Amino acid sequence: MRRRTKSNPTLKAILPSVAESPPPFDTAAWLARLNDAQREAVEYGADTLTVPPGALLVIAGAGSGKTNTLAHRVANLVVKGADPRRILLLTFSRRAALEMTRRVTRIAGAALGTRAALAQGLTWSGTFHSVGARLLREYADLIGLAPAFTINDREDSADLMNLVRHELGLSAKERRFPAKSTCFAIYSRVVNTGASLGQVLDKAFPWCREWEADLRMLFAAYVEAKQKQSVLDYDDLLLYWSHMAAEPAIAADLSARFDHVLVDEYQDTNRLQASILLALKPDGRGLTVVGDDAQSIYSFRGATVRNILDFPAHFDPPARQVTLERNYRSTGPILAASNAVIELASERYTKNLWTDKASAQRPRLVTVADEADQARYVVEQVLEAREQGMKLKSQAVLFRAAHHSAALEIELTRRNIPFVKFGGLKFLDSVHVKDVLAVLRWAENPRDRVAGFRVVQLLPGVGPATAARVLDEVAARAGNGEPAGGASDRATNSASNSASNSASNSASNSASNSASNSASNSASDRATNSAAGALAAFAPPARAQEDWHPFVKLMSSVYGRQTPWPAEFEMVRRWYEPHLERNHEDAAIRHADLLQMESIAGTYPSRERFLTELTLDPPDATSDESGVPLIDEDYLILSTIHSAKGQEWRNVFVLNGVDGCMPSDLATGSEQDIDEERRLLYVAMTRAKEDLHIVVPQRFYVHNQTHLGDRHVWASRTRFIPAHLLPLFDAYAWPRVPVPAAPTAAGLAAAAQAKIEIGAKLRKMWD
DNA sequence: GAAGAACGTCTTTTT
DNA sequence: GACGTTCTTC
Repeated sequence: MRRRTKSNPTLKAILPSVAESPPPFDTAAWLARLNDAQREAVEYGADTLTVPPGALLVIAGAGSGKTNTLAHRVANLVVKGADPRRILLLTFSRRAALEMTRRVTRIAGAALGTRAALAQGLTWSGTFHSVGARLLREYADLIGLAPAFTINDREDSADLMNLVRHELGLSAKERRFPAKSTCFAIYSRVVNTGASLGQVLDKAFPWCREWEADLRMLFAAYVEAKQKQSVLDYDDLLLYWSHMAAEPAIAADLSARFDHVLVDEYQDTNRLQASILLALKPDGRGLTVVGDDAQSIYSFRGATVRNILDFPAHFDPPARQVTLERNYRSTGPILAASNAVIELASERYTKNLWTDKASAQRPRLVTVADEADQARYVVEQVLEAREQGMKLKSQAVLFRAAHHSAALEIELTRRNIPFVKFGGLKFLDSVHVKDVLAVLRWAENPRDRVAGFRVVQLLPGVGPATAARVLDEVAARAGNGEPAGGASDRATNSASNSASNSASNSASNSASNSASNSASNSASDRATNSAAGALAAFAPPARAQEDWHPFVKLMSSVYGRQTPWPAEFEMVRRWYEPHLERNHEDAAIRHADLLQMESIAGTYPSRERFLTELTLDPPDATSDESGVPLIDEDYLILSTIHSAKGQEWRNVFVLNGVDGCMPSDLATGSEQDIDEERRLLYVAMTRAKEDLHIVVPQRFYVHNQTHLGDRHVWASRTRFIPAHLLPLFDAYAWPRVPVPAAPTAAGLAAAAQAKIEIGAKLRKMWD
């Protein structure tokens, strides 16, 4: 698996397109292209810019031009004189943020006739997490956080949880303690929902109920460990932000820097995110949220649809509400079927999507024998559509879980059809990538124990016990000569923070400072120097003797920033190469990955930015091994339904429309769970513009579900399309059984003749 | 104390 | 199939 380069093509795309002289634009004309509801959402309060208007909620149905409307609203604000640097635009993913920036730039640029300044201006656009990370670095000193903190992704967080778990002796219980990832999932859910541990266990993790006391202890120690190590996990980015925003001294400053706050995909935000917004804009002035309750599919991450439903009532007067109901995406029959599916939800919020796109083609409900036939059906249909001029890129295959596309991927590779897959396992999860990143993370933050633990054990002859000793030494020195203990460490923390206070404070006032933080931080320099010293002084075990010196040399160099970025990456990679070859059979393939990562590293201005952005926005696409598709190449889209959010294609295939997959049999616990699965199918269906195929394999392969091992199960059509909805679909079986033609006498004679001729030819070969 | 073999357990979706 | 734990050997 290889990843596609993400060297911000979107950013490059903005500049050339704006460089061409835009047609003269007249404001009335570009607003005239919107429908009434859209225009209302765009223009609401635009005349009272000096005093931002009260809160606005836009309920935007699937395909109702939501992104376009939001982009127009932002553009309109700018056109009317709002300062783009004082607009905060929160989106669900990095991809969405780039798209939004691109559109705003184009729309406002066309309206104003100038745009270079604009593209630079909309600087505060990104995900909650990335904006949070930026703000936290700026305010780090004020809230007792080391500005050079590193960010743990999900796996790093689970690893840290694991280290703590072992230290507390929880792994040695006579009954099996929950796995590290489960522990972390529980912790994360508590943080994101604001519920108590007991409630979360009851509701989502009933089988871990007996461990409540131990889990509480574990989480306390986990938090302590993170603080000691200056490490933040994803949830901390929101949690610190939220606490920061609640702190009166900072809150005023924080909310005063943004005149307008706009949030996309509001139905997928959680309690914590809502609290941040309310702290930023307590009276709702300047606040706009956009979303669709029917597309809420992230409750497993703590998202709650109550956020959007209760939004208007938070304010006095209540938020203005605008509903976009006209669908511009799908044909009538696709929309009719989608509406019918979502209408069966037990809790339903009224919204009537309509379209005037007529079509004779109903969505197809295709029954196939098994997953192999499912793959063949998709390939056949995809190729047929392409024959008729539909690019592969305009077609997508969607599925509930990443592994559902396995059979299809094999078939596509066999038939040489290029594809790119979104969602599922990430490039960053592979060991060799994590190894190299761990070196860099440890260099950035020597207290990061998870990173260090991983790095030291790369040396042959060093295992967990030696690694722990090394890290204790490093921690002792980096923590100013004291063994890292909770209270004393917090003290040194705040001491070192006040030392660098003035530097970072002035930095936070200038807009373009993000790279300077860690480099200019004398406290962290001191920490890294002593870490290097600790490594040099350490007496390694005999078996590691030979590799120790090169290792110390490398770490001193990266700690001391002796090699500028991105050359430093190359140095680390070269050091890593022998270890890669020693540990992996397929070193060559993995090596290519590292080279590719090296070229990506070069597109970031600093190590800190590289690490932060890679963690917060991991490359999300993997493609089939050989061809890394170039921007202008054609390829089929494979995507989890979750990753397909906000996108659309002309031709859409939904795999495994069977009970057990949709709904996933892991998610049938409660009525709410089932409704969320229903919304998932709704999201998948409403991605289609012209043609929609829901494929239903009758036999379904299940991996190790029970102790009985792998087996086939007989599946039935998803419960979300009950019999009475069938008339909305074009239901048939594939392959269509051909009526066998009766063999004719002449045909049989010809066949007999052929047999004879072949036999004769074979004999002749040896004449 | 490191490293490898053998065995048992669990397996969604993602910032 | 990945991961964690335990057992065995060096």
